[in-house]
Amino acid sequence: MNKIQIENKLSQYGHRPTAARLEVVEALLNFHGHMTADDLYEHMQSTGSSVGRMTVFRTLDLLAEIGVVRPTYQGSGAAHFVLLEDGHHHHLVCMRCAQTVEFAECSFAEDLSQQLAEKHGFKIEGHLLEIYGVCKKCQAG
Amino acid sequence: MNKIQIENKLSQYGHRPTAARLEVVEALLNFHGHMTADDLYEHMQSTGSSVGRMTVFRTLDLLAEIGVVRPTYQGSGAAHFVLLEDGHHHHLVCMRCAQTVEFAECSFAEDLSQQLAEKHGFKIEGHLLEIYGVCKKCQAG
DNA sequence: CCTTGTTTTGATATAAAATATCACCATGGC
DNA sequence: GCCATGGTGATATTTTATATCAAAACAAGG
Repeated sequence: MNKIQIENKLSQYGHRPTAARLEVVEALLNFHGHMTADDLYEHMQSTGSSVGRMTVFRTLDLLAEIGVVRPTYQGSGAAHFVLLEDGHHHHLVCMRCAQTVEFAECSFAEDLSQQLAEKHGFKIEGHLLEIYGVCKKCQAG
Repeated sequence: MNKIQIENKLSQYGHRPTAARLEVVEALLNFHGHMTADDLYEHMQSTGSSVGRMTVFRTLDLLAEIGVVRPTYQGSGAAHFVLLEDGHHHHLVCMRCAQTVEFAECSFAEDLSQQLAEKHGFKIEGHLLEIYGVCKKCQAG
């Protein structure tokens, strides 16, 4: 998902694609990984952006609401945001050191997704699959 | 997963199944849902438990480390813990109001799980599948 | 182009949640 | 019983998230 697509999605949901929001989106796409709101804010500061901390938080909330990112918990007390590239995301998480490996393989049957959607009256937009385990390093230690 | 099994798992990983920890486990199993550490602490207080707040936090962290629970983000700033009944858990989350519906159906192929495990050197212990969408109520509003 | 009403922004203040610290208690091995 | 280690819980501190609000930006209508 690129900047333009996200911009369109914002409009589509009745939110203005303002300069500040697009700066956040841009930084998010550049960062391309898991980050907290403050990580992103500090990164933006370091690149000379004047977007405020609140706006970063609010924009991430907004993006979560329209399904572009999803907050997850990754060890620390702060929410980490992951980009749902095509509506979904999958990763392996080490239960010890919180190291995270992303993978693209998606074994998730869309059939079931739709089935569940109807059963519970939900309009499905995406999913996140987290697999837990212990990484090689922590198995050794 | 019952109290005894969790108790064994604690021992197995070199942690003592102390009275305080077992009280937390008991409360967790009674609560049977999604809750924050403070929710659980307050619930325990209301039932006359004298276990401290720190112990509740630490025990939940410990249980997360051994794969009994998993913290997730559910709208508020606090981590919500879900019980991984048999190592896994699945739920539908509304992107608007954060309402959560659990479901048992598991379409996740264990084959892929093992395949990924080998590829990345992980020892797999479980997974969490979150499906995002908009609930009936929020679609209407 | 100028109002007018609405949305957005960002500084500051506040609240909430997580973590660090530390003295004390409990337990298991010797 | 004594020591080493692990666990507990009160308090203090830090980190993260949210609320507030005046100012700014913007869209729509005249």
